Order: sequence, then C-alpha cells, then structure tokens
Amino acid sequence: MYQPSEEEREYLRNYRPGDYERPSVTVDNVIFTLSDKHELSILLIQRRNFPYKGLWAIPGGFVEMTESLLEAAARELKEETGLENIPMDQLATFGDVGRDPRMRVISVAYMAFVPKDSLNIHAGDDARDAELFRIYRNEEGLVLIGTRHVVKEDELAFDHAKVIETAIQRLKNRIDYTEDAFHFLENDQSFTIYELKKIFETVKGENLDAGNFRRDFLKKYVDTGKVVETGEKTSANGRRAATLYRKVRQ
Amino acid sequence: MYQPSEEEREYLRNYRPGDYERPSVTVDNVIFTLSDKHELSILLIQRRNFPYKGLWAIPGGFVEMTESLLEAAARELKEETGLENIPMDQLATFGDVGRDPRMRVISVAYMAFVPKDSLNIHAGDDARDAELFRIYRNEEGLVLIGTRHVVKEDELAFDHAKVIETAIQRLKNRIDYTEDAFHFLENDQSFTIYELKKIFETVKGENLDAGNFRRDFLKKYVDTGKVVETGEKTSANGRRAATLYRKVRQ
DNA sequence: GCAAAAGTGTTCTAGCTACACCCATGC
DNA sequence: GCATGGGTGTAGCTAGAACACTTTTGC
Repeated sequence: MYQPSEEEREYLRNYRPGDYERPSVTVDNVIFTLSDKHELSILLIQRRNFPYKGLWAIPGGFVEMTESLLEAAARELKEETGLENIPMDQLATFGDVGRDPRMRVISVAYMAFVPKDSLNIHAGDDARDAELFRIYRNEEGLVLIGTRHVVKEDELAFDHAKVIETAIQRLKNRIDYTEDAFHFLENDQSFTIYELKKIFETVKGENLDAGNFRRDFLKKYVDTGKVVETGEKTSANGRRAATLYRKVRQ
Repeated sequence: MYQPSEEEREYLRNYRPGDYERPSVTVDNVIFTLSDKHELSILLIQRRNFPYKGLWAIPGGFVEMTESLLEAAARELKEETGLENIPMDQLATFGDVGRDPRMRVISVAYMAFVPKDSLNIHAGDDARDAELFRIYRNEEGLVLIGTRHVVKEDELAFDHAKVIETAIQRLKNRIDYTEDAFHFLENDQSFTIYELKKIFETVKGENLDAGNFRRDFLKKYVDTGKVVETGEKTSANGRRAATLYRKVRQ
C-alpha cells in the first residue's frame, strides 16, 4: 500500500485548492418499476421552479462533499421513494456545456429497479409533484403516460430524454445477464416462474414461450444455486398451484 | 421544443450561482494499444508532483468550463499522444470521497483504442514521463510491464487500479459486439483477416480457430457491408498472398 | 366443460466447434 | 520439403425455437 512521504504529508497539510471555476455535480436517478398491468414505468417529478418550470424530470440533486456518488444516489432515492438498500447501478455521466441553462452542471445518472408496491412516492417538499409514468414510444419518440399526465419527449427537462433513452437501452441489454429482473419482484423470497417471466416479457417487449422460459430459468438460476425452491406452493386460486422460489442472497 | 417563458428568461438573466462548495471534475483516459508482440498495453504517465509523486497514473486533467466531457477527454488524448479524431467511449465515473487526498475530485473515465505505430507519446511538459505498459496479472493483481519500468497494482496513483480493471473488463465484454477491434489496426483501410484475428485473440486472451474466425468475419462484417475487399492482396512475403480488406467508414 | 396458469415432452434446425485438408511461397 | 500463413469443407453436436399435450383449479 502506498505510504506518502513526510514531504508529501507536509504538502497535503499546506494544500489549498485554487479558486478556479468548478462545475456543479448532481446525481439523477432513473427509477424503473412495473405497473400493475406489467408495463415498464419510470418515476418523474414535476419541476415547480425555474429552469424548466412545469416540465418533468427524473429526480436528483447535488452531490454533497462528504458522500460518494453512489451514496448521493441512494440518499436521493430514499428521499423520493422511501426505499433503502436498493442496489443501484451507475448508468453514465452527462456533462454537455449547455445542459443546464443556469450554470455548468455535470450529472452522474444512476438506475434502480424497484417493485411497485414498495414504492411510497414522497413528493418531498411541496416544491414538486411525483408520478409514475408508463413508457411508450411513437414516431416522435418517447411518450410517458401517467395516471394524471401525459409527457412527451420534449416536455422533459434538461437532457433527461437522452438519459431515459440511455437507461431503457441499457436495461434491455442487461436483463439477460444481470439479476435486474429479480429486483422488480414484489417479494424475491417467494415468487413463481411466471411472475419472473412477465418481468422479462415487459422489459424485452415480446412474449416468451412458457416451456422454454421455465427450462432456461431452471438451468440458469436453480441449477446454479442462485434461486431455490421455498418448499411452498401458491395456494391455488383458480388454477393449478405453482412452485414458489426464493432468490438466494449472496 | 421547449421555449422558456419571458419570466424564465428573466430568472436566468438574474441567476447567480450560490457559493456552496463544488467538487473538481477531471477526465482520465485509459488508452489501450497492442504491443509489437500482440500484448494488450496501456499508456501511463509518471507523476512528478504531489500527491502520489513518483507513482504511475492514467493521463487526465481538469474539465474546462467551456468543453463537454468528451471534448475534454479528446483534448487530453491529443496532448498525451498527438492523436486526433479517435473515437472515445465513456467508461464510468469515479467519485469516492477520499480518492484524491488534496480535495474532492470526481473523475469521468474514458477509454480509447489506438494502433501502436500511430502513438507519438508526448511527455507533455517535462512534469511527467510517459510509457507504454503491457498488462499482466499475478496473484496480487495487475502487473504492468513497460520497457523501463514495472508497476504493480499498488504503485498506481489514486484509484487508477480500479479504473484500469474496470476498463479491461469492459473491453473484453465489448469486443464481440462493438467495432473496438478495428481501432487497434495500424491501417483500417488495408488489413488482413488474420491481423484482426490476432487482435481478438489478444483481447480475449485465447486462441481462435482460423477457419471459424474467417467465416464469422465474412458473415458479420463483409456480408453486412461494414467491411469490403480492397481488391488488393498482400505482396507475398514468405507465404500465400492474403486478401486485403477495408473498413467502411459510416 | 372451459379458461388459464402450471408443467412436460419432443421435433427440427441454425449455428457453432473441431478438425481435416488443400494452396502458395520463401527459405 | 517444410514451416507458415491463407483458405475451404464438413461431420457432429447443442441450444433454442416452436408447439403439442397434460394437469389442476375456479367458475
């Protein structure tokens, strides 16, 4: 391990940062969930202040000097949704010069996948309204449909349309080789194969063959020990009882 | 497109950034190339100033207020290597609190893949020495072997060992579905299948079957029009003449 | 008995792996 | 003639797509 010399420690004690201009740094969270009807959805907040007053944005905020980027993202997630201990993944960093009309702001975007029922949307201060939007697409681009509002791509604040597009793309690419899908489960300690199948279908935007999905699931997760049977079955409500599985937490 | 109201324009005219503390933002470049003996290599510079004086680091520098992150990375690449118009990809952003002992620094890492012969290593100011290091690995982690120096993982400045590890991982994952491999070619307007095969073998760290690689190459790049035959052949020097291909620039 | 999820079996094929084999050329 | 890279052919295997079919339950 690197041990600084006495000379270097002396230098650091006397170090005073120059007063050159610095950009502001924020974290922004793309929070994905699945709607009741199994549609990919995202949490947006409505801006009540300038700039982009009235437009919708992904939630975020300034990075404090005492917290890491991930800590900042997790703090913001908690403030917005009440959720803690959610795995978050860094998406990308957006830093074009004019992306915030006030000043230079560099934004590190994170993404999180959360089960809908756990979502407890805090508008935070009344400075902003929060809503869940289903993700659609037409010729002009993204269309986000909430319960009370419809938001088109160009009604998103800052460069957030680009951030969201990047996130959707990344999620689709990742879903097969990460464990993202499990994070959408309401309860990853008791779920059926077909609940998980629904999640994959939603994210990929295509229907999957039930038999093939089942075999893939068994080989990829059960045979490797990542998922085990709970021993329970669903109490049959209208159909044949299904085996319940549990995600093994590493 | 969003048109700010007169009120919002007024707000922006009068906007003065608060004087809260801001982190410094840098870009750092992981510059990959292949050595003469087809070994994956990376460009490092030796620090001649505190902190981490004498240790090796990936090149980088502060982001100017007037340039985007990518522009900053490209500017640094040019200063270090003389290379321009090289495609660069954002790797990840590193922002742990103590990663720079002087002050809070958030670093956006980029990666570039360049042909070795084009590399014209500028030490820049004499404040630093630059050298190409082949990438090896032993039980303790990364070992970087240059022509004059050998650098172990813990002799890298800041969190650059982590940055480099992340970059190597990403490169290995990307190589099959991106066009990174072509960027390592000395001349992508005239190359043979086997030159490209060598690059894939180096990055993946395994030998590939010549026949299968050839068929894959033809299907993946030639059939899709991404690569075309030049019409020329290698002037036979000790062996059968090989077809020369040219990458089509989109 | 029908709808719908749960679960199993089987066929067919595209694509990959492995490997054998021929060609061209310089030494 | 042999080493080396250039280039072709093909047998065999496997993952996966497609789909047929059975089970269980509530209505």
